[in-house]
Amino acid sequence: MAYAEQYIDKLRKSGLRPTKQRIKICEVLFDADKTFHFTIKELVKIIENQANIKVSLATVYNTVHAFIKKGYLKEIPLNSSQSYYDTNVTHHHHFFDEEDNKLIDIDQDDVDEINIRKKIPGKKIRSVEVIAKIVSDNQSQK
Amino acid sequence: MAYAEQYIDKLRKSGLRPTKQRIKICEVLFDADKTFHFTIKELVKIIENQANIKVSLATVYNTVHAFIKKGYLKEIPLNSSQSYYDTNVTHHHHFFDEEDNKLIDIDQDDVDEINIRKKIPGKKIRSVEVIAKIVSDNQSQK
DNA sequence: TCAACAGTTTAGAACTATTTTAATGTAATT
DNA sequence: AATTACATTAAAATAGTTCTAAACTGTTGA
Repeated sequence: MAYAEQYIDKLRKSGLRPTKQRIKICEVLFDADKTFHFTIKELVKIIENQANIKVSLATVYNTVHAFIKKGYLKEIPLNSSQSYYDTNVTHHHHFFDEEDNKLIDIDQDDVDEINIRKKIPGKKIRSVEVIAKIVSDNQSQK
Repeated sequence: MAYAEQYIDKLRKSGLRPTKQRIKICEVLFDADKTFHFTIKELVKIIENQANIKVSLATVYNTVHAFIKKGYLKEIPLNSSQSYYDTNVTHHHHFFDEEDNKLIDIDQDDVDEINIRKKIPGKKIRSVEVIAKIVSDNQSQK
Protein backbone atom coordinates (compact mmCIF):
# COMPACT_ATOMS: atom_id res chain seq x y z
CA MET A 1 0.00 0.00 0.00
CA ALA A 2 1.99 2.89 -1.34
CA TYR A 3 -0.61 5.44 -0.35
CA ALA A 4 -0.23 4.78 3.34
CA GLU A 5 2.91 6.94 3.44
CA GLN A 6 0.93 9.90 2.15
CA TYR A 7 -1.79 9.41 4.71
CA ILE A 8 0.68 9.17 7.57
CA ASP A 9 2.31 12.32 6.27
CA LYS A 10 -1.01 14.15 6.08
CA LEU A 11 -1.94 13.06 9.57
CA ARG A 12 1.42 14.08 11.03
CA LYS A 13 1.25 17.47 9.32
CA SER A 14 -2.22 17.92 10.81
CA GLY A 15 -0.78 17.26 14.24
CA LEU A 16 -2.39 13.85 14.55
CA ARG A 17 -0.79 10.51 15.19
CA PRO A 18 -1.42 7.91 12.50
CA THR A 19 -3.76 5.41 14.03
CA LYS A 20 -5.81 2.65 12.45
CA GLN A 21 -9.00 4.70 12.56
CA ARG A 22 -7.43 7.81 11.14
CA ILE A 23 -5.70 5.96 8.33
CA LYS A 24 -9.05 4.43 7.42
CA ILE A 25 -10.59 7.91 7.31
CA CYS A 26 -7.77 8.98 4.98
CA GLU A 27 -8.35 5.98 2.73
CA VAL A 28 -11.96 6.95 2.27
CA LEU A 29 -11.29 10.63 1.79
CA PHE A 30 -8.11 10.66 -0.26
CA ASP A 31 -7.87 7.31 -2.02
CA ALA A 32 -10.34 7.97 -4.78
CA ASP A 33 -9.10 9.68 -7.91
CA LYS A 34 -12.32 11.65 -7.80
CA THR A 35 -13.10 14.37 -5.29
CA PHE A 36 -16.42 14.28 -3.50
CA HIS A 37 -18.78 15.96 -1.07
CA PHE A 38 -19.89 14.43 2.18
CA THR A 39 -21.51 14.93 5.53
CA ILE A 40 -20.06 13.44 8.70
CA LYS A 41 -22.92 10.96 8.85
CA GLU A 42 -22.22 9.77 5.32
CA LEU A 43 -18.51 9.44 6.04
CA VAL A 44 -19.17 7.27 9.07
CA LYS A 45 -21.51 5.10 7.03
CA ILE A 46 -18.90 4.60 4.29
CA ILE A 47 -16.28 3.59 6.84
CA GLU A 48 -18.65 1.15 8.49
CA ASN A 49 -19.45 -0.44 5.15
CA GLN A 50 -15.89 -0.65 3.88
CA ALA A 51 -14.04 -1.79 6.97
CA ASN A 52 -14.39 -3.79 10.12
CA ILE A 53 -13.03 -0.89 12.11
CA LYS A 54 -15.12 0.83 14.71
CA VAL A 55 -14.86 4.58 14.58
CA SER A 56 -16.70 6.87 16.89
CA LEU A 57 -18.30 10.10 15.78
CA ALA A 58 -15.91 12.03 17.98
CA THR A 59 -12.86 10.68 16.16
CA VAL A 60 -14.36 11.51 12.79
CA TYR A 61 -15.25 15.04 13.82
CA ASN A 62 -11.82 15.66 15.30
CA THR A 63 -9.99 14.30 12.28
CA VAL A 64 -12.13 16.14 9.74
CA HIS A 65 -11.66 19.39 11.58
CA ALA A 66 -7.91 18.94 11.81
CA PHE A 67 -7.84 18.42 8.03
CA ILE A 68 -9.92 21.51 7.42
CA LYS A 69 -7.57 23.56 9.58
CA LYS A 70 -4.65 22.26 7.55
CA GLY A 71 -6.41 22.81 4.24
CA TYR A 72 -6.83 19.17 3.23
CA LEU A 73 -10.60 19.52 3.30
CA LYS A 74 -12.99 22.39 2.74
CA GLU A 75 -16.23 23.22 4.50
CA ILE A 76 -19.00 24.37 2.19
CA PRO A 77 -21.20 27.20 3.43
CA LEU A 78 -24.80 26.06 3.20
CA ASN A 79 -27.68 26.80 5.43
CA SER A 80 -28.55 23.28 6.08
CA SER A 81 -28.95 21.48 9.36
CA GLN A 82 -25.75 19.57 8.75
CA SER A 83 -22.35 20.61 7.47
CA TYR A 84 -21.11 19.61 4.05
CA TYR A 85 -17.42 18.97 3.38
CA ASP A 86 -15.46 18.77 0.16
CA THR A 87 -12.31 16.83 -0.67
CA ASN A 88 -11.76 19.21 -3.57
CA VAL A 89 -9.74 22.00 -1.99
CA THR A 90 -9.02 23.85 -5.19
CA HIS A 91 -10.76 27.15 -5.73
CA HIS A 92 -14.17 26.35 -7.15
CA HIS A 93 -17.87 26.94 -6.68
CA HIS A 94 -21.08 24.99 -6.17
CA PHE A 95 -24.56 24.34 -7.29
CA PHE A 96 -26.85 23.20 -4.53
CA ASP A 97 -29.83 21.24 -5.71
CA GLU A 98 -32.53 22.19 -3.27
CA GLU A 99 -34.78 19.32 -4.23
CA ASP A 100 -32.26 16.49 -4.01
CA ASN A 101 -30.04 18.14 -1.38
CA LYS A 102 -27.06 17.43 -3.61
CA LEU A 103 -23.97 19.50 -4.23
CA ILE A 104 -22.42 19.81 -7.67
CA ASP A 105 -19.01 21.34 -8.36
CA ILE A 106 -18.56 24.30 -10.67
CA ASP A 107 -15.00 24.69 -11.93
CA GLN A 108 -13.37 28.01 -11.39
CA ASP A 109 -13.05 28.31 -15.16
CA ASP A 110 -16.82 28.17 -15.53
CA VAL A 111 -17.27 31.39 -13.59
CA ASP A 112 -15.62 34.71 -14.42
CA GLU A 113 -13.22 35.95 -11.81
CA ILE A 114 -15.12 37.65 -9.03
CA ASN A 115 -13.97 41.14 -8.34
CA ILE A 116 -15.46 42.72 -5.25
CA ARG A 117 -15.09 46.46 -5.34
CA LYS A 118 -16.16 47.07 -1.75
CA LYS A 119 -13.32 47.07 0.77
CA ILE A 120 -13.44 46.76 4.55
CA PRO A 121 -10.66 48.68 6.33
CA GLY A 122 -8.20 46.43 8.17
CA LYS A 123 -9.69 43.30 6.70
CA LYS A 124 -8.62 41.10 3.85
CA ILE A 125 -10.56 38.54 1.87
CA ARG A 126 -9.65 34.97 2.74
CA SER A 127 -11.99 33.21 0.35
CA VAL A 128 -14.76 33.90 -2.14
CA GLU A 129 -17.37 31.29 -2.85
CA VAL A 130 -20.39 31.23 -5.10
CA ILE A 131 -23.42 29.14 -4.22
CA ALA A 132 -26.01 28.82 -6.96
CA LYS A 133 -29.21 27.21 -5.83
CA ILE A 134 -30.97 25.19 -8.48
CA VAL A 135 -34.43 23.70 -8.82
CA SER A 136 -36.34 21.82 -11.51
CA ASP A 137 -37.00 23.88 -14.58
CA ASN A 138 -40.70 23.35 -15.08
CA GLN A 139 -40.79 25.84 -17.92
CA SER A 140 -38.88 23.50 -20.19
CA GLN A 141 -41.10 20.55 -19.31
CA LYS A 142 -44.32 22.22 -20.41
CA MET B 1 -50.05 53.56 12.51
CA ALA B 2 -50.15 53.54 8.76
CA TYR B 3 -47.75 50.68 8.50
CA ALA B 4 -50.08 48.21 10.16
CA GLU B 5 -51.99 47.75 6.91
CA GLN B 6 -48.83 46.63 5.18
CA TYR B 7 -48.05 44.16 7.91
CA ILE B 8 -51.52 42.69 7.87
CA ASP B 9 -51.24 42.40 4.12
CA LYS B 10 -47.88 40.65 4.35
CA LEU B 11 -49.16 38.25 6.97
CA ARG B 12 -52.30 37.44 5.01
CA LYS B 13 -50.29 36.86 1.83
CA SER B 14 -48.04 34.52 3.82
CA GLY B 15 -51.09 32.54 4.89
CA LEU B 16 -50.99 33.79 8.46
CA ARG B 17 -53.64 35.60 10.44
CA PRO B 18 -52.57 38.97 11.75
CA THR B 19 -52.19 38.50 15.47
CA LYS B 20 -50.62 40.75 18.06
CA GLN B 21 -47.43 38.70 18.17
CA ARG B 22 -47.06 38.47 14.44
CA ILE B 23 -47.66 42.17 13.93
CA LYS B 24 -44.97 42.86 16.49
CA ILE B 25 -42.58 40.64 14.56
CA CYS B 26 -43.41 42.63 11.44
CA GLU B 27 -42.77 45.89 13.23
CA VAL B 28 -39.29 44.78 14.17
CA LEU B 29 -38.47 43.30 10.79
CA PHE B 30 -40.05 45.75 8.38
CA ASP B 31 -40.43 49.05 10.21
CA ALA B 32 -36.85 50.24 9.96
CA ASP B 33 -35.78 52.15 6.86
CA LYS B 34 -32.62 50.08 7.03
CA THR B 35 -32.36 46.42 6.24
CA PHE B 36 -30.54 44.16 8.65
CA HIS B 37 -29.29 40.70 9.44
CA PHE B 38 -30.44 38.67 12.38
CA THR B 39 -30.58 35.31 14.04
CA ILE B 40 -33.76 33.98 15.63
CA LYS B 41 -32.26 34.50 19.08
CA GLU B 42 -31.51 38.14 18.35
CA LEU B 43 -34.99 38.71 16.97
CA VAL B 44 -36.61 37.31 20.10
CA LYS B 45 -34.39 39.52 22.25
CA ILE B 46 -35.35 42.65 20.29
CA ILE B 47 -39.04 41.87 20.64
CA GLU B 48 -38.67 41.27 24.37
CA ASN B 49 -36.89 44.59 24.80
CA GLN B 50 -39.25 46.66 22.67
CA ALA B 51 -42.60 45.32 23.71
CA ASN B 52 -44.50 43.86 26.61
CA ILE B 53 -45.69 41.06 24.41
CA LYS B 54 -44.69 37.50 25.11
CA VAL B 55 -43.66 35.61 22.03
CA SER B 56 -42.55 32.04 22.05
CA LEU B 57 -39.72 30.69 19.94
CA ALA B 58 -42.17 28.51 18.06
CA THR B 59 -44.19 31.51 16.87
CA VAL B 60 -41.04 33.32 15.73
CA TYR B 61 -39.73 30.32 13.82
CA ASN B 62 -43.07 29.70 12.14
CA THR B 63 -43.52 33.31 11.15
CA VAL B 64 -39.97 33.75 9.87
CA HIS B 65 -40.25 30.62 7.77
CA ALA B 66 -43.56 31.69 6.31
CA PHE B 67 -41.95 34.99 5.29
CA ILE B 68 -38.97 33.22 3.71
CA LYS B 69 -41.30 31.00 1.72
CA LYS B 70 -43.11 34.08 0.48
CA GLY B 71 -39.87 35.95 -0.27
CA TYR B 72 -40.19 38.65 2.39
CA LEU B 73 -37.02 37.42 4.10
CA LYS B 74 -33.90 35.69 2.89
CA GLU B 75 -31.84 32.98 4.51
CA ILE B 76 -28.09 33.50 4.20
CA PRO B 77 -26.01 30.40 3.48
CA LEU B 78 -23.32 30.19 6.14
CA ASN B 79 -21.80 27.23 7.81
CA SER B 80 -22.49 28.38 11.26
CA SER B 81 -24.27 26.70 14.09
CA GLN B 82 -27.18 29.09 13.76
CA SER B 83 -29.10 30.43 10.77
CA TYR B 84 -28.77 34.01 9.66
CA TYR B 85 -31.64 35.86 8.03
CA ASP B 86 -31.74 39.06 6.02
CA THR B 87 -34.51 41.60 5.63
CA ASN B 88 -32.81 42.75 2.46
CA VAL B 89 -34.39 40.55 -0.18
CA THR B 90 -32.84 42.31 -3.14
CA HIS B 91 -30.11 40.53 -5.01
CA HIS B 92 -26.88 41.16 -3.16
CA HIS B 93 -23.89 39.46 -1.59
CA HIS B 94 -22.10 39.22 1.74
CA PHE B 95 -18.86 39.50 3.56
CA PHE B 96 -18.69 37.26 6.59
CA ASP B 97 -16.23 38.43 9.20
CA GLU B 98 -14.95 35.20 10.69
CA GLU B 99 -13.47 36.90 13.72
CA ASP B 100 -16.47 38.96 14.77
CA ASN B 101 -19.11 36.62 13.31
CA LYS B 102 -20.67 39.61 11.57
CA LEU B 103 -22.31 39.86 8.19
CA ILE B 104 -21.78 42.85 5.92
CA ASP B 105 -23.80 43.51 2.77
CA ILE B 106 -22.16 43.87 -0.61
CA ASP B 107 -24.34 45.66 -3.14
CA GLN B 108 -24.97 43.90 -6.38
CA ASP B 109 -23.29 46.85 -8.09
CA ASP B 110 -20.05 46.14 -6.26
CA VAL B 111 -19.69 42.73 -7.89
CA ASP B 112 -19.65 42.07 -11.61
CA GLU B 113 -22.56 40.03 -12.84
CA ILE B 114 -21.89 36.36 -12.24
CA ASN B 115 -22.18 34.27 -15.32
CA ILE B 116 -22.05 30.54 -14.71
CA ARG B 117 -21.24 28.71 -17.90
CA LYS B 118 -21.99 25.25 -16.55
CA LYS B 119 -25.58 24.07 -17.04
CA ILE B 120 -27.45 21.24 -15.38
CA PRO B 121 -30.08 19.60 -17.63
CA GLY B 122 -33.62 20.07 -16.40
CA LYS B 123 -32.57 22.48 -13.69
CA LYS B 124 -32.64 26.22 -13.51
CA ILE B 125 -30.80 28.61 -11.23
CA ARG B 126 -32.97 30.08 -8.53
CA SER B 127 -30.36 32.25 -6.85
CA VAL B 128 -26.67 33.04 -6.96
CA GLU B 129 -24.90 34.24 -3.86
CA VAL B 130 -21.34 35.20 -3.15
CA ILE B 131 -19.90 34.77 0.32
CA ALA B 132 -16.50 36.40 0.87
CA LYS B 133 -14.92 35.45 4.14
CA ILE B 134 -12.77 38.15 5.64
CA VAL B 135 -10.19 38.26 8.43
CA SER B 136 -7.86 40.87 9.90
CA ASP B 137 -5.23 42.02 7.50
CA ASN B 138 -2.10 41.62 9.58
CA GLN B 139 0.11 42.50 6.65
CA SER B 140 -0.99 46.10 6.74
CA GLN B 141 -0.46 46.35 10.49
CA LYS B 142 3.19 45.33 10.36
C1' DT C 1 -75.40 37.12 24.41
C1' DC C 2 -73.60 32.82 23.95
C1' DA C 3 -71.94 28.50 21.90
C1' DA C 4 -69.18 26.52 18.63
C1' DC C 5 -65.37 26.45 15.85
C1' DA C 6 -61.09 27.33 13.51
C1' DG C 7 -56.95 28.83 13.93
C1' DT C 8 -53.01 30.61 17.54
C1' DT C 9 -49.95 30.66 21.18
C1' DT C 10 -47.25 28.60 24.35
C1' DA C 11 -44.16 25.85 27.40
C1' DG C 12 -41.97 22.17 27.27
C1' DA C 13 -40.56 18.01 25.14
C1' DA C 14 -38.34 15.94 21.25
C1' DC C 15 -35.01 15.81 17.82
C1' DT C 16 -30.57 16.38 15.49
C1' DA C 17 -25.90 17.78 14.75
C1' DT C 18 -21.97 18.70 17.11
C1' DT C 19 -18.79 19.04 21.06
C1' DT C 20 -17.10 17.73 25.45
C1' DT C 21 -15.92 14.52 29.08
C1' DA C 22 -13.61 11.19 31.47
C1' DA C 23 -12.26 6.61 31.64
C1' DT C 24 -9.80 3.22 29.17
C1' DG C 25 -6.64 1.93 25.52
C1' DT C 26 -2.58 2.34 22.52
C1' DA C 27 1.59 4.04 20.06
C1' DA C 28 6.06 5.84 20.42
C1' DT C 29 10.22 6.54 22.98
C1' DT C 30 13.48 5.53 26.35
C1' DA D 1 9.36 -3.42 29.40
C1' DA D 2 8.07 0.93 31.42
C1' DT D 3 6.68 5.32 30.77
C1' DT D 4 4.39 8.95 28.87
C1' DA D 5 1.63 11.39 26.04
C1' DC D 6 -1.82 11.17 23.10
C1' DA D 7 -6.27 8.50 21.08
C1' DT D 8 -10.48 6.29 21.27
C1' DT D 9 -14.73 5.62 22.92
C1' DA D 10 -19.51 5.71 24.79
C1' DA D 11 -22.13 8.55 26.87
C1' DA D 12 -23.47 12.96 28.39
C1' DA D 13 -23.85 17.79 27.43
C1' DT D 14 -25.03 21.53 24.50
C1' DA D 15 -27.44 24.30 21.25
C1' DG D 16 -30.40 25.27 17.50
C1' DT D 17 -34.61 23.98 15.67
C1' DT D 18 -39.06 21.62 15.28
C1' DC D 19 -43.00 19.35 17.19
C1' DT D 20 -46.86 18.61 20.37
C1' DA D 21 -50.75 19.03 22.92
C1' DA D 22 -53.28 21.79 25.82
C1' DA D 23 -55.04 26.23 26.72
C1' DC D 24 -56.53 30.43 24.54
C1' DT D 25 -58.70 33.96 21.34
C1' DG D 26 -61.50 35.93 18.25
C1' DT D 27 -65.01 35.45 14.95
C1' DT D 28 -69.36 33.79 13.34
C1' DG D 29 -74.01 32.80 13.54
C1' DA D 30 -78.11 31.65 16.10
